[in-house]
Amino acid sequence: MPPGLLHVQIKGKPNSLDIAHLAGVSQATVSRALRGHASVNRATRERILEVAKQLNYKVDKNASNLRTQQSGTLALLLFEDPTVDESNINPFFLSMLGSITRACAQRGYDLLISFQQLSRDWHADYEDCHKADGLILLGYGDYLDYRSRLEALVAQGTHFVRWGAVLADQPGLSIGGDNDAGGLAATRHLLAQGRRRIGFLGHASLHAPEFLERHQGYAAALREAGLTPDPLLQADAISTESAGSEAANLVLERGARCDALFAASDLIAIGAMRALFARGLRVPEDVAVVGYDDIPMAQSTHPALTTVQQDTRHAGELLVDALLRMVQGEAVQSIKLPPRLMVRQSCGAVLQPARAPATVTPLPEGTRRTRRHAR
Amino acid sequence: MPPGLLHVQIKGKPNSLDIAHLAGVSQATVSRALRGHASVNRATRERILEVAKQLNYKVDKNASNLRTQQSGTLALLLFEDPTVDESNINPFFLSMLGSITRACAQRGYDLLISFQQLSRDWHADYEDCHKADGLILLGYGDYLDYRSRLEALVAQGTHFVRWGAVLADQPGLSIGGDNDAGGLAATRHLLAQGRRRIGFLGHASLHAPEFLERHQGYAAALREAGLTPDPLLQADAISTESAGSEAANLVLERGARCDALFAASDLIAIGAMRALFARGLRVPEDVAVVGYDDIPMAQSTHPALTTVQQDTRHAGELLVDALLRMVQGEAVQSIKLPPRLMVRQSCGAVLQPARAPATVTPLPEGTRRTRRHAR
DNA sequence: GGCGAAGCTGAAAACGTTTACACGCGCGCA
DNA sequence: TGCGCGCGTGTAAACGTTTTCAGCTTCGCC
Repeated sequence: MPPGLLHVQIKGKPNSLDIAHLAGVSQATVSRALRGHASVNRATRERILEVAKQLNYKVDKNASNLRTQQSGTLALLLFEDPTVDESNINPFFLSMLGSITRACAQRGYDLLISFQQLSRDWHADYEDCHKADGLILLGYGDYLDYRSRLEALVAQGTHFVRWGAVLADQPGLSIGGDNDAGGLAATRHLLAQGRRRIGFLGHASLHAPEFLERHQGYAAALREAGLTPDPLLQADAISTESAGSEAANLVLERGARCDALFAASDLIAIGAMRALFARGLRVPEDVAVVGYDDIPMAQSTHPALTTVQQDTRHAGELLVDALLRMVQGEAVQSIKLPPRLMVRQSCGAVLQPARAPATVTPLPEGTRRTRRHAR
Repeated sequence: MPPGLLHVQIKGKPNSLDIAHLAGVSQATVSRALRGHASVNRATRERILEVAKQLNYKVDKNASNLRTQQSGTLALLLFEDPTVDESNINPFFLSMLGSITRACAQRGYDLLISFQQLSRDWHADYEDCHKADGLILLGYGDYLDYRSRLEALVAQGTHFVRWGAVLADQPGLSIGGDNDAGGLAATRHLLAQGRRRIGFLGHASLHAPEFLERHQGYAAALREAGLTPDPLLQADAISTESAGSEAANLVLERGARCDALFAASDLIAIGAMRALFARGLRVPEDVAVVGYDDIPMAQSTHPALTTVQQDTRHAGELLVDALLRMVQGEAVQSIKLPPRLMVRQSCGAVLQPARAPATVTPLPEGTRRTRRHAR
């Protein structure tokens, strides 16, 4: 115990009353001083702060949250496809998680995270019991299954934002990439490389709205070029490598000619590339491949994966800001973020040898990228 | 409002008193019923539960935590090297984060996460203000800088566990991989492939204790083989790709012969491989490479990275269990987890073509692995 | 000198739980 | 009849804040 202070024995953790006694003021004044109320006299405030520091006093958040009826905390609910191996989370969502965590920290909020199976009861949990002021929903959402839950949330007045496809009639607020534009850009790019028999790997149904939108962009690009999507070249897949392998195999076994694959996610693309290699096919010479998300691994695959980047950093900040504004009662709009095509090698594009264009990942000069093509 | 119930108008969120009125009992009984006290009559309990459900009543965690003085929450503090690009977290720690989240959920605890710069004041935050019952510390710890903080935590009686090097005189509890054994296994393996001029990339100082331990294992393996570590073949690096590239370049520019590199982490190894490629060197033919951690990307590099796996899933469970036991006042021991060598292609090992041994990542048969070597 | 205003501070009432304690009731048993 | 004992329930006191309201100085100004 600090020696210079009055002889008051503190049992366990000090509370504001202890500080008050030691500083010779009332407990109310301690509270005011600590929260920076302008009304408390400067000398008094400093004395209080000094005592508080000496005793390592910290305001009890439970008490203060209880009183103020807010928690200074947001909750992140990460929904996983129940079929996915538990131990590996989709890297794209991990990246979102990182940026959300940072955005929260910057704004002085704590972040509670929780992995959810899409199954039960989650909608009630965090805000209702005052553990969080608002919810961030993350995951490839099964739109149909989801919908009733979202409606319940809205009806309850729960504050939440959702990462995912931005659909017109969706309950609540969504922020997501412009998947349509992404699919369009990716497919146009493949067409520009001279590919004509372009497959699509990933669910194209309302159960996976972002994949569906990517497929719509894909189909639109084909039509622009006077082509029609060939059902033989499409196969469903959730966002895992193994699903990607299976989907690619399915397409290849159908026997239809195929000179490119647009995968609805990078994991699918990577799985597909594995399957192509296993059949002795070359990427991009025989089949060009483009993915979606630009997960970190996309830079390290061989050949490096051309993909559609989603700016997770920006997205995280937008999600948090939107949610905080909702919590403060402001009206907020859904947002679509523009995607960005990252051209690497898997699409078969000829890259300028001298200086790579801005959208291409910078690599040390003379790296295997050019080497490979020169061979 | 549900029609069958007494006409009591509820303003905002219902509290236990509202439930009590509607169910015709005292508020205390409501509390007891909801927490499952055996003493409350079965019929009463069911009536209460029914009312609570109808009103979508949820216990206020702030109030209940305040009363019980515990939070049902753990806090995860992730320390980052301040020099690292903000947007990318070391994938190894992301994997730990995932397994810790899951372990918490399974045990009914919530998880608060927070990225910290090793800099200031963190030690006081979460448990002191009752937001969490205990802390999990994660990150390549700068031992020297760290130490005083850990001592302060111990002195304060804060409950915490730490992932990292398990050192004899460390304050508090640590759980970590057996880095010594990992370094030994990796280096022995390279020696068994006939490599003799083996470099080490990564800090070998007390500032990075896990790297230091890996280096010790490395040195021990060399000595076993009658060799001595050559200082020309060692270069410092923090755990990033760019640091790995720089370190590899540094070693190569010194001009000493080098036929293998053992990197203290996978990110370093991947960066080193980039640097090797950029100089026209082949992996593993010219320089074999082995990493550490087995991050997901290690399977997708080209050639696939041989590395030392740390079982993050198990580690996460151990961390959480240890922490919860501490919180409950039990005595807990530090633990070292055995590492596991994952042999892939970057080390130059000759893999059985027919059936891969158990420690090798299973890939679809006929994959590029064998293809490549057959070439 | 009186009066209002301004500047600080203290008393006390919430916030919504959990739980020790007391109480009432019905029953078995002496 | 009286006693003791369970069983179920209610009363009330915490838990540690924040904040309204009121009160006490002190001061400036007419």
